[in-house]
Amino acid sequence: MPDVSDESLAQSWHDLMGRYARLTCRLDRELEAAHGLSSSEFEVLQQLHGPAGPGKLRMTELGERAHLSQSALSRLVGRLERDGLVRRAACEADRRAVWIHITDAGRARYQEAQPTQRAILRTETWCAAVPPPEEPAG
Amino acid sequence: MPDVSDESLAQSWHDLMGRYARLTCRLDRELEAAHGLSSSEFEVLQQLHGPAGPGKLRMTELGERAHLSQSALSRLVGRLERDGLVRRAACEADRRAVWIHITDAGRARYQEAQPTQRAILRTETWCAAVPPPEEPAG
DNA sequence: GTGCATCAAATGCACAAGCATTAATTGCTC
DNA sequence: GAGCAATTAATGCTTGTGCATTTGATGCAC
Repeated sequence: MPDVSDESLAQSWHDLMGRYARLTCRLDRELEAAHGLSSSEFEVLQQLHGPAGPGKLRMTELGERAHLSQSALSRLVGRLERDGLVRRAACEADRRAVWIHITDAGRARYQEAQPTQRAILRTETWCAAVPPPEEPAG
Repeated sequence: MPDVSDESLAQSWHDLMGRYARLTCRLDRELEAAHGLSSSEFEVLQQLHGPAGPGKLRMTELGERAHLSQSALSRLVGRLERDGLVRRAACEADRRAVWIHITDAGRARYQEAQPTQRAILRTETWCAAVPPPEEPAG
């Protein structure tokens, strides 16, 4: 007989799957339609754009920050590079590694897409912390 | 300049992505290795096994409950059927629809896999509600 | 009855992801 | 220095997914 807390945990997980599926689906669809980016690509650009400061990161670090597997990231960066949004550059310190630089076009695309992503996060109910989506003032 | 609450929302979403990625990855790997099921297949069997009572559900209903798209579900059910875990049956009331029945083998597989899944949900930190994973008594 | 919009499910096609492997580089030991 | 395990990233192969389309059934208007 299953533990009660196990069952409520399973329920929480099921709910999380639902929220995640709905949100990712909307993000993928709308970011793709409006800016030609998948949600993963957006996340990668976000990591490069923001906290990194110099706008460059090595593959491994980038993979951890964007929660992507090594092979998924390798191909994703390939696509971003093909589209001119990032650039691969040799790493002098460790020649096995590669620096991924965000390009001007990449920054522009990210800045253009950011409001779209933020708006979806605001208007889709996916997290208890999200305030009621529509609160017509007054 | 971005709204502060937007940024914290983006941070929450990023965290959710991380938790989701880690957990799904572990579930997929361990359920696959131990029971030959992906996490989505497990979820589908769970929906058929549990709340449905009679152990049958129509595709559309099943897709909503398991958070799967129509085409993903169609093929997933195809795989489960090939493996003898579910059975498709004509729906007399609406001949466009299809009943998906869980088979005895399907129930057995689910019951065998459930403890594996529950254990992962318990031991992986993915949600504030999860108690500290390892609490060596005393 | 005919005609037509709607809906359920399956499928062709293109693309993304995971696993396993490979190639190149590094750091460590001797 | 030579030898070797560990690490970084890319890639071949197979599998799963989404989008768009197709097939077949339903319900409604006429």
